[in-house]
Parts: sequence; C-alpha cells; structure tokens
Amino acid sequence: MNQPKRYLDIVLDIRKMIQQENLRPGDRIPSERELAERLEVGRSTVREALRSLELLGLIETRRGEGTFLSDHRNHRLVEVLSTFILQDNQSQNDVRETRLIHELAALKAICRNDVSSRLLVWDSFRSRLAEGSSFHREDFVKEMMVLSGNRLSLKIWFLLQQYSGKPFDGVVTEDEKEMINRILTAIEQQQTDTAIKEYMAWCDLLQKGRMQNDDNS
Amino acid sequence: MNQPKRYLDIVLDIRKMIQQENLRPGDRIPSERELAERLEVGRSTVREALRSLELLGLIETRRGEGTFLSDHRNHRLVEVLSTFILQDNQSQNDVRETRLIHELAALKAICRNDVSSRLLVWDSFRSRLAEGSSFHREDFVKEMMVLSGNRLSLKIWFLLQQYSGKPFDGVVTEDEKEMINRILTAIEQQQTDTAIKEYMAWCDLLQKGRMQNDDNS
DNA sequence: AGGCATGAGTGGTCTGACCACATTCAAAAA
DNA sequence: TTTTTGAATGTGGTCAGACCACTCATGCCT
Repeated sequence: MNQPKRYLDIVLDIRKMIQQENLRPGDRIPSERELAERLEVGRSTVREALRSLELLGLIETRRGEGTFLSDHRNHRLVEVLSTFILQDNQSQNDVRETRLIHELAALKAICRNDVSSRLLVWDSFRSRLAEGSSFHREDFVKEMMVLSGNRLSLKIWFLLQQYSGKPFDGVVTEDEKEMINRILTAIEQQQTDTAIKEYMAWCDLLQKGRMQNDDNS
Repeated sequence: MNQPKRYLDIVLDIRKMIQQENLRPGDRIPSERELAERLEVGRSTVREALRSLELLGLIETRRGEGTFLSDHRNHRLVEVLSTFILQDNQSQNDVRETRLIHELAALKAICRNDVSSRLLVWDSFRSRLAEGSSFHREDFVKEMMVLSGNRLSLKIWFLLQQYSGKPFDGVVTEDEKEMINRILTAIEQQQTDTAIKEYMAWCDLLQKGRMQNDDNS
C-alpha cells in the first residue's frame, strides 16, 4: 500500500490555510519552520510542497523575508516552466487558442450587457486615444476581461496569458490605436460581430509583429 | 552574485539530461542519490526539483523502484491550478457560464473544421438516434469537446463540468433526441450559428429540468 | 521445482546544522 | 539631539546523515 504522498497533503493544507485566513496576493504566508510545526511534518516536506507551488508561480519566496502569495506580476518563473511543459507546438497553440476563446467570450458578454455601467472605463481609453497618450495593451485587454463580469473566466485568462509568453507586452502603436478605436465603437453600438472581427484583426497584427521579433532575435 | 534557486537549475539539468540521453516516457531516470552526486548538490535539493516535476505530472515516482518519465502530454498543470482557481469561486453561475464558453467554442471549431475525418463519430450518435437506442448526455458533449482538437480546452471543460454538479448527468430523453438531431445536422452543414442556437436551446432545456428536480427534492 | 529469507537499492521523511540575506533596534558616534 | 553602526533575530537555501517502507533479485532451504 502506497500511502498518499505527504507533500501533496501539504499542498492542500496550504491551500486551505490561504482560504481560511483569506490571504490575498502579496500577503505573507507562515514561515517554513512554523508551517512544519503547525502541520506536524518535517521542514523538508514543507519545502517540497512550497517548491512545487513556486514552480507553478503560485507563491514567491524571498530569502531573508519569507514566502508570499504571488501577485501575478512575475512571469519569469512561469516562462521557465512553459518551456518545459509547452514544448510542442500543439500545446502552445492550444494555450493561444484557449486564451482567445475567453477573450472573445468576454467581448460578447460586454456587447450584450448594459452600456451605462462600463462607459466610464472605456472613456478612459477613448480619451487616451484622442489625446495621443499611450497605454499598455495588457491593460486594455485585462479591463475587457474584468468588464465581462465572469471572474472565473478572468482568472483562467490571466493564467493563460502568463503561460503564452506576454502576448500583449508593450504599448500600443499608432496603427493599433486606429483598430482599438474601431473595437470600442463596435462595443458601444453593441455590434458583437464587428467587435469580434476587429478584435481578431488586432490579434493577427500582434501575432505577426511577434513573429518578426522572433526572426530578428 | 550567488544565484539562488538552485533547484530551478536542477529542473533544467534534468530536462537537459532527458534530451541528451534521449529518454522516453516510461523510462527510468537516475536515482535521487545518483543525481545528487552527478550534479554535485544535496539530495534534498534534487528532491525539491523532482517533487515540482511530479506535481506537474511530468515524472512519476514509485517507492522502492525509482523515478520514471511520464508522458509530457499528460501534464497535470490544469488540475493543480484549478484547485487554486476554483477555491473561492462559489459563484456557480461563473462556472456554468465558463463551461458554456468552452462548449460553444468547441462547437465553432468543429463547424469550421473539415467534416470528413470526424464523420464516423457523429454517425455513431446518429445511428443511435435513428434506431431508438439511448446514450448519456455527457458522452455526447465530451465527444464534442474532444473533436474540437483543443486538448487544453478539453481539460478545462472537464474540470468545470465536475465542479458544476453533473450538468449532463443521465441519458437523453425523446425530446432531446430531436434537438440533438438538429445540432448534428447543423454541424454537418457547417451552419455555425444554427448549431450554437440549437445547442443553447438544449442547455436551457436541461437547466429547466434541473431546476424542477431541485424543487422536488 | 517451488517457496522463502535476506540484502541491496530506492523513494519518503525527519533532524540538525550551517550559510546568505533582510529586518529590527539598541548602542555608539556624530 | 540626530545619525550611523552593528549585533541579534528570523527567514529561506542547502547539505549531510539517519531512519523507515517498499521493491526486486539473489540464493538458500524445503
């Protein structure tokens, strides 16, 4: 009889602890020594669980300070991991496709919803487009995901976005501003199909730019 | 100066070792003690790396036997992350919505793809519809997700389906057979919008039946 | 030939000991 | 007084050694 691996229990225990104490990203979790004592296991076992979670990008450890819930801002570790898991093209393509699935669903949801509540946020981007100032692509897409109202979809999207290698890294160019303007217009007029079409056109543009970058490097 | 996170290097070293020695899924990798000696690190450090890979489903350990490579395509990344994503999401509505997002995306993908290769599978359901025999709802939807070709989406869907309380439990009724027939027809004729409309009608029917069940109990 | 005991090898776990680093705070210096 | 210094403390990172539980192969005994 193989008894279940202890470190797996620790993973679940830590998850439960996070839930019970309502810890949020950036918060500190108990030290390894304290966890070992509380859970009545050796420190090495606790470490095996923590290392696993760290490789997943769920926690972040800083020597001399402690262990913290990852605030989802560091994609570094995740990238190392994705080179391991997502080696084959099929997997990479799946991640990209699935991410797009959630984005388009969010777009649909926004177009279907009431306009009034979200007007303020879009106006923020609109004005930035008008006055020529710039913004990060990721901020725009993330706002879109938030406005969809589906928090689960937002969470899944955020992870996929991390694992697909900064697809929206950087600030928008002049050409893109034009496209985003059209997307916003379509959303405001609740023309779902147009919005989706324009959005996919934007994604294609980004994809091409990304491939050119890869060639250069 | 000192690069912390030695176990991360071990992860990469192991990956390199796998590539160099051309190890395939099922093969045995060196023991923890041998790895520690070869890589000139402590055994606990090796173990931290191995536990991380095990949590992801990249390797499999059997006490008394050794550590073996598992098929990288069966990685458990999604499962592990789900325990953290779904932990606080008590919003059953989000789960249902997100599941539907993936189902509709699969439906779209199937309609977009070439029909010929997957005709056999649909014919299986078709004939069962024709000859009056029945089948489980879940089998039908799962086949649909598989045929979408996106394995990641399939994995996410499977988890969501588990978390949303057996939405497709049971066998199809006579009324539903009619609807499924229309769905299949729309798919074969690659009429995406019709297929989606019919599918959502079916889902609505299931939802209503479920609510009635809840009232009875 | 078949069954059984033994030992070597392996992963699973714990302990204790260092190290490197960050923070804190009281003592020393300005 | 204010500023600087440095020792104390707590943290993660690593290592070595020791057991335990388990598997498997060897070879011995019946």
